[in-house]
Amino acid sequence: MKIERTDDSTYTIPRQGKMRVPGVLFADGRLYAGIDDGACLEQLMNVACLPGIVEASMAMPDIHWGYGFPIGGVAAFDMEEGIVSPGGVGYDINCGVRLLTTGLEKDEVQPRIRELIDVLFAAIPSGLGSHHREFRLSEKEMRAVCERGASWAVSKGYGDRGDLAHIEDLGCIGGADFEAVSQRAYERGKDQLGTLGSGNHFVEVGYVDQVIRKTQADQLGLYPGRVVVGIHTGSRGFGYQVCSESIEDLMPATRKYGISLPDKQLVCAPLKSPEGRRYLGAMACAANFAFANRQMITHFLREGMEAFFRRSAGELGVRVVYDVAHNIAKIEEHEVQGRRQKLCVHRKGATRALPPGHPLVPESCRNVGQPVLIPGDMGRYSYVLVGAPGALSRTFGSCAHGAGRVLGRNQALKATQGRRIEDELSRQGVYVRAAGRTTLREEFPQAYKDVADVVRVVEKAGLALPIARLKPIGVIKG
DNA sequence: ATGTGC
Repeated sequence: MKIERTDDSTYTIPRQGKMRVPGVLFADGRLYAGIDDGACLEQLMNVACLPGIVEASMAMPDIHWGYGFPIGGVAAFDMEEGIVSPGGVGYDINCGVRLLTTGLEKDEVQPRIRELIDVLFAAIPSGLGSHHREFRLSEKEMRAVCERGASWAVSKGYGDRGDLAHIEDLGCIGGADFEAVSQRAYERGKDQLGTLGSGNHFVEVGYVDQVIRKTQADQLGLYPGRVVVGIHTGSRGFGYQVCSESIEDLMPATRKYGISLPDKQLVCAPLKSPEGRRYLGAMACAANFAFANRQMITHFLREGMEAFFRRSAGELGVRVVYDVAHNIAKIEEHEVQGRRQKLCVHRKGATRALPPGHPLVPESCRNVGQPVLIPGDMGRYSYVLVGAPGALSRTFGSCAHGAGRVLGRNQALKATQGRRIEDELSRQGVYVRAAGRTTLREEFPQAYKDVADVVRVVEKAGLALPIARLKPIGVIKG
């Protein structure tokens, strides 16, 4: 494989073999050296072979191996000639991150963090197969969740109207087709709305540890020492079911439309085909379910905090900074070689990033740019950035989404045999509660890259601008 | 990621 260093934040894999476009990897020397497994770069090249791909197959600095497409991948396809692929979105459709600010200071929360986390752990169902005992969606309600997303939750009293303006696409993407959702997916999802799930999903209570750009941080409500809450989850078993059924559904389509694939996991269908439309319609349902899920969790969090601190909602001031998807395919318009073009942008482990002034950035922060949320690992820190003009000109308005794994789950389990991660984290000032027995070992901090390295690259590449660094004090894991 | 696996 040929790969060239283009500049201080970019590597290029020139067209070779069946590649229709080059591969572009955003990384500097240090990060590139950390990619010891070439398999994810091969996946990057495989994506470049798909019909209708525009400009390049791209990967963010947090790239690692995924199903078919690499995680950290961005690929845009022409609406006429292009395809849509479930592997380009991932199993957890609209997995994403929401960040909340509060009116609380670190000093008043830290001494009581254990009790607070225990209260929140009881309020938010967590872990593999987590569900609600009583709350259950009828089929009619499930349809409404799929078609309306976060606004369904708000209309039922879960949260405030004002939350919606601070969610990507106002918490609802278009094109939802409930007829494309199976009975089995409904059955699996009906009691899972407002649950966390497992693996790398979390609710994290932390504080603003470092302000990097004060004007923008002030405008986002990120003041030094201010308590914040991060929520990372997606569409649970519902999205998983939609994805796995769609892969089955699209298998024959690949051959039917004469698409040759370098890897079976890249199963796809033309965007114009009935099969492609069906996937997009079902995917939108799962994406909207995930927006509603994060909205419900926000509500449970507010309720739990109000009871715990014995303060009113107004006094606590829990506000949504932003909610961004990082596993999704969306129809967007972008400028390609000087011309506006409608594209299907796949972001798999990549967030949207829009620069200051863009009409889709919420009015309250339009002059600073769309908040880009990049969580790190449980022990170190996370970053809040805002989109920069380079994202629109280079990556179809996309940026990195996290630290990226350096150890797979099994490797992490081996590396931590006999260790008590909760005790290690507690000594570092982070109180953790987890539902699963092995989750903390799978997710221990050193299983991930240092997210500061990822942030350095996206800043150098002009994709986003760091605004603040957040540190955790209490974490709920699944 | 996932009621984890043909």
